[in-house]
Amino acid sequence: MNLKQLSENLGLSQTTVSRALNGYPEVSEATRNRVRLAADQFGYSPNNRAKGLATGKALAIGHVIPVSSQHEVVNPIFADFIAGAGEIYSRNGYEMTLCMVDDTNEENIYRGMKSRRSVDGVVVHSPRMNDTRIPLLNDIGLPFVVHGRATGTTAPYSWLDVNNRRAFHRAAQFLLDLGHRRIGLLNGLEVMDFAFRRRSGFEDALRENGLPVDPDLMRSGEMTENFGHKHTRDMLHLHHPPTAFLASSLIVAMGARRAIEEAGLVMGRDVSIITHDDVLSYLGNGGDVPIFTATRSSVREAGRRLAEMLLAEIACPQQGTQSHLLEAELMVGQSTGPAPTS
Amino acid sequence: MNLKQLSENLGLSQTTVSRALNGYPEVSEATRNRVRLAADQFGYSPNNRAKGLATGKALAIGHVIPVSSQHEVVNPIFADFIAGAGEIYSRNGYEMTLCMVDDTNEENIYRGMKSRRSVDGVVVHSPRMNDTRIPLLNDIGLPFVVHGRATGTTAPYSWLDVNNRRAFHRAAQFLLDLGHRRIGLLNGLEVMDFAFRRRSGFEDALRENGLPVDPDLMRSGEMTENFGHKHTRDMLHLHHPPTAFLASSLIVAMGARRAIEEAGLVMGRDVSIITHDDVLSYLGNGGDVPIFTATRSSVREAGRRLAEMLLAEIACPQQGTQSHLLEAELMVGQSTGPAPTS
DNA sequence: GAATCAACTCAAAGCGCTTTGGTTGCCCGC
DNA sequence: GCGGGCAACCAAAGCGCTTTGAGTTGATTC
Repeated sequence: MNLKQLSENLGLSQTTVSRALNGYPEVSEATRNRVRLAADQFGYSPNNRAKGLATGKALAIGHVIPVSSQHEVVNPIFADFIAGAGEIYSRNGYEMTLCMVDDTNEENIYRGMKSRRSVDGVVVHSPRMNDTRIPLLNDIGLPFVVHGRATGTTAPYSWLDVNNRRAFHRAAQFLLDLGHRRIGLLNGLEVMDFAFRRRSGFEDALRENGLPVDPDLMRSGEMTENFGHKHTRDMLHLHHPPTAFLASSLIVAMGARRAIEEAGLVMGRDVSIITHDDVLSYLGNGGDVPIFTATRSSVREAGRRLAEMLLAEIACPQQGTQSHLLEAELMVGQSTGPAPTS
Repeated sequence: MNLKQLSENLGLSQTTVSRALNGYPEVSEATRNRVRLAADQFGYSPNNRAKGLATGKALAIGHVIPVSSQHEVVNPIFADFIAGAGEIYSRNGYEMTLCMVDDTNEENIYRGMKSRRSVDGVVVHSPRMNDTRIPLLNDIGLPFVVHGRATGTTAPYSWLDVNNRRAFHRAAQFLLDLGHRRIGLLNGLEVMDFAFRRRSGFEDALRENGLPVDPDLMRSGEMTENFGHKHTRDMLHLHHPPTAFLASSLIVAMGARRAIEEAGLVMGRDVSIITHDDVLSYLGNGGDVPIFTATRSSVREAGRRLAEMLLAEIACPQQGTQSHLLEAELMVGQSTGPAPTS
């Protein structure tokens, strides 16, 4: 069923039917209702491609996911983020176009999206420091919002981010207040902007408390369970092992817990852990009392907010850039306790 | 830059330029090269919407992800599956359209996709038993491939699945061979077809060995870490606790391990675990020697295969349904050992 | 009774592409 | 020298929608 058939069925012109369905005022309410009813009845809904062609809008948002051939890790927060964003899109009549792309030709993808008009805007995921995508997109003229920020980028751009620096500063301070003096950091890859910020929040807290910043206690890598396990084990074998750890995700923290237990230690008594918790739906952090003490910020909610920002930007392109900083909440759980007196 | 501008630039007609770029034979090689060069130089790539309109194809595949408002869990295997499928799509010039949809109006979504021609085919995720989506899609006439199967569905349909029944049969037999006589099952939601099959493979193995099927030892639920933890703890508190567990995912197994360690037991010595491992990129199961003994099947590879099947189906709609059964591999790791003699 | 106006409705152009059904010019064989 | 065949190219229609500019009513005013 297309517009032509529908209008013939109704004995109206395509113009009138189109206007009736799109809420234009030059159509009487009686006609509009008649049209709506018929559309419902015949299961008519307009062909998005044609609509896009005619209006010049694509009615779709692109999410470009870099899937590097070297580090094959698909970011696990991705599913939840998308779920949040998707809610907003479908509520506003937008589709979501996903693009898994080898990060070597990411530039071509963006240019292609622009020139073939397949999307009205894009979300930039996992920004790195000095991320080249931002000037590129500004240059191309494709509306975008960044999930995170990119230290070192001078051009203005819209972003939504968690206050990673403050979250890790706060978490470190919490451990320091409990008497911990040697704290291990299990950070994400530090080319990633969020990891850089977390580290700097951590370091600031140490310095403010007159403690040295020990490179041996700061590890960074792909945020897997193995990473958490390996480096926690390593650090626990140091001459002066840390009494607490700061982990960058629940999965890393689970690896850390495994190493702690393997070493015959008890988490929360012998060794404390604080982790960042993205509130992934399949990875609940315990029930009422969290297992891990955590800095917590829902990535799904971030997806929703960011989608709203992007749609607003597309609707009024001249309004200038927007930014939104979410604060993480510190949830005290069972994984932290006073530093052991030895 | 659009086709018209490009052709004017070249002093050729739109027809010729279009044919040159799409590899039609009625164009001389010299002209074709000239056109290709110019297209590259001007960064021309055809507007997908227009192409779709003209050809009647959407050049896009839809993935409909049911995001139920009740159980808010986004399936964690989803990101990796999508990554695999996405590789194939982009290699073939297809886009991927994602649709997060409340499962109450899933039917409307499919009908809408068909009538607005926004996709050429869809992937059906997480099929349940007697899944109504399959007759619906057959009825609508939208090409589709199911990731999994739907017991109880009589109409033919294309699918790709892991041999879940055999995997769990095999895993159970492995534990039985090690002398375990009481085995706990930590299964997914049993309205899901894969969970149903896993359970039946498990039960068959018990029966074949003359063992009773004890409902107390079979738990089913959303596959979270908490689920694994809670039910493992419960079962370990039974009068005759199991000496081994079969878990439905690494995340569940990690919860089980936590419960085992909390109980002061040692995994692989006091209590054995076998889990299914979907080879999620961020959840490696240890290094060379797996931590968990696991039935293993890459969901990313499944995504690739399924995407290929779907594209083939779209290319030749009359070829009939296809199906593909992947066998899981049993990887022996450190989480299994002989049943303790008590 | 003509002119004005508001309230509707419509035909047709145009979005950027593919594809049908040509046309043109050249070469070959009889 | 002429018709047929062929390679190379083109004009125009059409995909399903929106939107512009132009009617067509019927009621109201002078």
